[in-house]
Amino acid sequence: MEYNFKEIESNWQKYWATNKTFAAKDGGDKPKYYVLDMFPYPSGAGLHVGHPLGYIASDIVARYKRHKGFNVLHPMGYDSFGLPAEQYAIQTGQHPKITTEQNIARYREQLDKIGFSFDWDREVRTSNPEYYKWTQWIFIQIFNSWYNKNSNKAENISTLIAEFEANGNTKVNAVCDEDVQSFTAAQWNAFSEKEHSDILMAYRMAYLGVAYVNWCPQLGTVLANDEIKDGVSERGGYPVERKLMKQWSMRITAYAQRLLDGLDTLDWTESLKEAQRNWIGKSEGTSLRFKVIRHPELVSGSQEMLNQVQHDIEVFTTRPDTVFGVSFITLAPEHELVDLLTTPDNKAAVEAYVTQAKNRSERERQADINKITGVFTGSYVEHPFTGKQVPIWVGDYVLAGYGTGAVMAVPAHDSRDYSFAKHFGLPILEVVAGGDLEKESYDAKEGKLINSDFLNGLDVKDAMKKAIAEIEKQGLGKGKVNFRLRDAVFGRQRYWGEPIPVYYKNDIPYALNENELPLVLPEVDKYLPTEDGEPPLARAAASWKHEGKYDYEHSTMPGWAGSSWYFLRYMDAANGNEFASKKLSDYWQQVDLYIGGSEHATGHLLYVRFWTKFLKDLGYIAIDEPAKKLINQGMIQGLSAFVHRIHHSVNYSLPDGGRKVMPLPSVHVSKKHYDEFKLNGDYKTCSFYKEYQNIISHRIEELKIEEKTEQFNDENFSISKYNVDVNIVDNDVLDITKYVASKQFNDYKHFIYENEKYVCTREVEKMSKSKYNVVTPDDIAEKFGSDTLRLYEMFLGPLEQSKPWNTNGITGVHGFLKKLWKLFYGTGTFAISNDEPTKGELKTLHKTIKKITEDIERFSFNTSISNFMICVNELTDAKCNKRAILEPLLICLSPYAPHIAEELWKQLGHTESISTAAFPDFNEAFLIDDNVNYPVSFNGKVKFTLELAATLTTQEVEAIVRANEQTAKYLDGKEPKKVIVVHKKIVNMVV
RNA sequence: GCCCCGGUGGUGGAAUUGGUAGACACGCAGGACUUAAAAUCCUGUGUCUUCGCGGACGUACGGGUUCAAGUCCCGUCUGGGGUACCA
Repeated sequence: MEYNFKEIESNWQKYWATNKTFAAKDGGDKPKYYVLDMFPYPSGAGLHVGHPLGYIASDIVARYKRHKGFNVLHPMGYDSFGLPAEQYAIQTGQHPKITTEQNIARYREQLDKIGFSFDWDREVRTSNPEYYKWTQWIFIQIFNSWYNKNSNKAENISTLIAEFEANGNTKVNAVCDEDVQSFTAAQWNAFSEKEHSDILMAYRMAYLGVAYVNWCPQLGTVLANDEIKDGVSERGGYPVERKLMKQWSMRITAYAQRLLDGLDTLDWTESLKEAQRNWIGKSEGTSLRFKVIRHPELVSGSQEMLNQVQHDIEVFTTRPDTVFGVSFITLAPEHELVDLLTTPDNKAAVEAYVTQAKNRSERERQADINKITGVFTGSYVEHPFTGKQVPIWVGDYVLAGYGTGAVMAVPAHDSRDYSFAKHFGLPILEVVAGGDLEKESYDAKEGKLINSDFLNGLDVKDAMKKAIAEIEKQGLGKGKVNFRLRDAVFGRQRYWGEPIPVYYKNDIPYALNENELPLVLPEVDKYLPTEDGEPPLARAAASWKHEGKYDYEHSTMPGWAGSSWYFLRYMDAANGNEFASKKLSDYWQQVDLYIGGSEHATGHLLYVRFWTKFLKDLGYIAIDEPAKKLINQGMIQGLSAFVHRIHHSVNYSLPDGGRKVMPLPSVHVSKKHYDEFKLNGDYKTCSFYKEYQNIISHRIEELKIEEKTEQFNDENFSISKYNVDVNIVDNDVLDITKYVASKQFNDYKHFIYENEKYVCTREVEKMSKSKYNVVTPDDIAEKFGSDTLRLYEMFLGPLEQSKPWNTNGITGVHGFLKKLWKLFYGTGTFAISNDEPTKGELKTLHKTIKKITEDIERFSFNTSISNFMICVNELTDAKCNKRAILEPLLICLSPYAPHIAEELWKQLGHTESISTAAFPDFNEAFLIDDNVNYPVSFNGKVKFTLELAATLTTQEVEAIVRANEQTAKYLDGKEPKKVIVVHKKIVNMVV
C-alpha cells in the first residue's frame, strides 16, 4: 500500500475532533504544562505559510509534553476586535461582526488541516460579549484602584478614600498626577461630589485625563506610541499628529520599576528583554531648581505675573556632575512658563516659534530632526552655585512630556546641547577633561572634572555623588529616577472594540456596576464619526443610555485590552461568574511556553505583564508574570520568482524615405542568459544570440517583404524582469505549461532555455499578493500533506531565525516520510516482525531517543528532523521492520508528524490514540561502544584515525599511538615535545 | 547615533561543554531499473593541486590566547532587527 497522506490525514483530524483527544483536564495527578501561541488577529487574507511556523513548534512541544506525562493546556482563540474589519465595514457597510466571523471560519479551516492538538472547547474571541464582559470587569477594577507606593501595590480606591477622610492627602504616598493640590481631611469632607471625582481621577489606575496624544485623522482615532512606526500609523501608514485631548489612560507608569525588575526573572530572549528595558527607559539623575531672575520689564507687570515669575525652573539631569558647565536653559515650547518669562522685545518671535512648533506633526518633526530651531525668551536664571546669569531659551529638541520639560544645557558634554549652542553661538564651557570641543561634545561619563569649584579633580562618578549631595544639602533638588515609559492611552474613537463601561451623570464619570455587564456594543447606522466629530458610538440609538438617561462613554478600548488577559481566560473559558476561578488560575498558574513574533515586544508583551501584576496585586491571581519562557519565532519572507523578457525593437527606413519603429516578438531568456547580458551589456556577444536570432529572423524577414526594406538600425534592446507566481516554480525551474496557460503571460510564448529548462531568478521580499510570492499552507498540504508541511517548516532552520520560504528542499522531508512508511510496508503489504532487535538496531533507536529528547528540550526542532532522517536511513539499511524498534520510534515522531504516526500505530494493533503512549525511555547502555575512533593529530592537524578499545587508559592510548607506524612517518624520527590524550576524544602530538 | 542578533560549501543548515568543520537535506554529475517518463535505488560532490596515492588551503577580514579556536578575547568590515532629540 502506498503512503496515502490525504486519506490518513483527514481521517485522523476527524478522529481527534470527535474524540476530543486533546481536551485538557482541570486538575489531576499529572503535572501541568501550559503552551500558548500569541493571539492571532483573523485577517481577511487567511494564513500564509509563515503564520503556522510558531504554531507547529508549540504543537510539537504540547504533544511531546503529553507523552512525557504532563496535563497539557494548549488552547487557541482569536483577537477579533480590530481596525481592519472596521475599515472594511466603513467601505462596504457590512457589519464587522460578519467579516470577522467569516475570517475566523477560514482561519479555523486552515488550522484544522495542519493537525494541531488544540483544545477547541476553550476557544475564546475577544469580540464575544461573554468574553468582553470580563475585559470590562477588569477595566472597572483598574478604575477602582490606586497605586500605593508604601505597599508598592495597587489597592482598592476605598483605602485611599478612607485615608482622605481621616488625614487628607498630605501623608499619601501614591502614584498620581503631578499637579494634585494638597488638602486636609476637613477640606476633603467638605468637597462636592464633582470635586471628589476630580481629585480621585488624579489617583485612579484607569483615569480620564488631558494629555498630548497621537491623533491620526485618517483613522479618526488616537494611537498608542507602540502603534506608530516611523511617524505614521502602523496600520495603514497614515500621518499622526500631536493633539491635546481628554482621554482614558492607564497608569502603567506606576509599574515601571516592577516591569523592569521582573525581566530578570524571565526566560525570554535577551534582545526582547532589551527592547522592553529601552522602552521603559529608566534613567537616574537629579532634579535641580534654577531661580528665575526678575526681569525689570516683567517686574513692572501685573501682580499676578510678578508672583509667577518667582517660580523656579526645575530641570531633570542625569549629569549633575556637569552643573558648572551649564551655559543656558532650554524649555520645551509647551512649557507653562514660556509665556510668563518672555520679555516684550522677544514676545513676537517666541509666540511665532511656539505656535509653529506645536503644530508640527510627528512626521514633520522626524523628517527634519537635524534642523536646529529655537528662540531666546529674554529672561535669565541664576546659576545655583556660581550665581552667574544663564539665559533661558525655548527649543523643540526638548520634549514637554519627559522629565520637567526643561533642561540645563551643558553643550560641552551633551551632543544635542552642543549643536544648539553652536547654531546660536552660545558659550561652551568644558568641565570634564578629555574631549576635543572644537569638533564635538564630550559625552562620555569618564574623565576628571575641571573648572568646577568643589568638584575639581574628581572622577565623573564621584563628582555625580558629590554634586547630588550638595544639591540636596542646599535644598535645590534631589536625586530622582525618571522613566521614558508613558501612561498608556486607553480610549479609541472607533466602533469595533469593547465599550468602556462608564457613564456620565452631571459631568461625572461613573463605572457601571458589575451586574450591569456586559455593556454590549450597540448597533450603529454607519461606522464613521458623527458630523461634530464624536466617535461612532455616538450614533447609537437614543435609547442606548444608562438608566435610559445618562450618556455612556463613546470611545472603545484599544486592541491590546482583550489580549492583556486572554491567557487567564483559557484556564476557565466557560466561567460565567468570574473571569477565571481562583482555583483554576492557581492550578494553571502561568504560561510555561509562549511562542510568537517579536513585533509584540513593546506593545502586547508589556501590557499583558502590566495587567497580570495588577490582578496579582488585588489578589485575583497568584502569579505576577504571564509567561515564564518565551520564544520569538522568525519571520518567513516570500521568495519571489522572476522571468526575464527581452524588449527589442528596430527602427528602419521605408523605401519612400519614411522611418518606422517595429517591436520584435518578445522572448523569455533563462536566468543564465539574463546574468550574462547583465554582465557584458551587449546582447550580440551573448551566447544566446544565435538562438535569439533564429527566433526573430523570421519576423525580420517578414518585415523585409512587407515593407520592402533592408536597412535596419537604431536597435533598442533591453531585458526586464516580471514577477511570476511562485507556485508554478519548482526548484527555480518554471513550469512552462502552467505559465503559458496563465492568462497574464499568454502573449509571450518564446523561450530560450538553459539545459532544456527555464530557470527563474529569485529575490527575498515580503510575502504579499502583489508580488505573486504567497504560499499558503493549503497548497503545500494538498501537494505533500500536512505532516510534510509540519516537518518542512521545522527543517528550514532554527525557529528564531527569519528566513525566506523556499520549497526547494521539501521533497527531501516528503521522501523521508515515504521511507518511514516503507519500513512497515516494505513488501507492499503491512509486515512487522516480533523478533529481538540487534545491538545495532537498539543503538540506532536509543541514539535517536536521546537526541530527540535533547532537541525538543532546547527547542531545536530542525536538528531533530535530521536525526529522524539518520535513524530511518540506518533502519532502512538494516532492513529493520521489528516492532521493538519501530513502535518507540513512532512515539518519538508523533509530535512532529502526528497523522502518519497515528496511522501506523493503529496498524500495529493499538486501539487508543498514540498521544496517550508514554515517551520511550532512553537507555545509555545501548550507546556504549567497545571501541573509540581516536583522531590522531600533529600540531592540531588531524592526520589519521585509530580505532582503539574504549577501556584503554590515556597512558595506554599514548603508548599505542607512539608505537604506530603512521606516527613514525609524521614524527620523522623526532621525539614529540608533548603528547595530549583526551580520553575517548582525541590524541594530539606537538612536534 | 545607540542597543540587540547574525556572517560556515552552489543552497537551507549541522557541529549542545574549546577536541576529526561541512551532519542531514536540496541541487548538481554519473550510473541502475524502464520502450520512455515519473517514482525508486546506488556512487560522487568545500576549494585548489595531482593520472593516482597524496598534499596545501578553508568557518567575513586582521590580530591574540591555547597542545588544539567556527566556538574564547581585542580590533575592523558587513547583513538584519529594534530604537531615537528621553536631558
